[in-house]
Amino acid sequence: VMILRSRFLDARRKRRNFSKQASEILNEYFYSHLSNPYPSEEAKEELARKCGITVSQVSNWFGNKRIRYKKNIGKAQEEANLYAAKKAAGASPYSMAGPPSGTTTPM
Amino acid sequence: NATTGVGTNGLVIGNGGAAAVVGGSAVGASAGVGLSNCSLSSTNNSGRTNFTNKQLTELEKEFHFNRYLTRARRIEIANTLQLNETQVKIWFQNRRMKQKKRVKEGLIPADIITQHN
DNA sequence: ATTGCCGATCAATCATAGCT
DNA sequence: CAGCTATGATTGATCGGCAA
Repeated sequence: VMILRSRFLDARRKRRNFSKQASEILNEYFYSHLSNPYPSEEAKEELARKCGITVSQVSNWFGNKRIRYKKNIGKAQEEANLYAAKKAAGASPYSMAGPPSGTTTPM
Repeated sequence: NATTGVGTNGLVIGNGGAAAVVGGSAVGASAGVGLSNCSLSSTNNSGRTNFTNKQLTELEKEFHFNRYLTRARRIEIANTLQLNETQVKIWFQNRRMKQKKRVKEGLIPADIITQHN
């Protein structure tokens, strides 16, 4: 912790939350690809462009999202699921990656 | 679906939570670590090793000297820093990836010597 | 067959942003 | 303003694939 605020140099951690729209795009992709939430390099680049962030940030986002999604299954996560179901209806060009149904609990 | 199995879906749910065998120099955990200049590293409850500043400083220094290690050099460093050869090897791999990432992001490639491609 | 590296990911943690 | 949660970033270590 105090192990020397050498992290002092990691001032880059002065993060700024992504825009509401960016989060919208990322979540939309994530939930519409729950069966395989691992965007390809190309997909990441496209998401990065649309969100106005870097590819690394897209990777970080998915990394955090996947882990945090797992640590919740059963909570508001399912609620956030209807997020995609609703959105995917007519707003995104993303393929529904048709996860039949039980997409809420990838066990 | 067994331990660490990947279901039909993408996310790996179960986790065979095996304990990592960090042979090197596991030292009594954090506790009253009020200082920042320990000589030995400590391992987390989860097995993740917490390198000390000294170790990181040395590794960093070595990295700038050479981005890649020779077996001999690796052994020497591992010995000096009280770490496994594997830990040193892994640190260098991760460090190289970090460097690559920085260059990619257009940020400080730092040293430019022996920088091919 | 063995070993190192790469690229991607995991998993835990750090530090701050931001809401209550 | 304090306190707590949400979230982006960092990093030691793992996994599959590939090359020497």
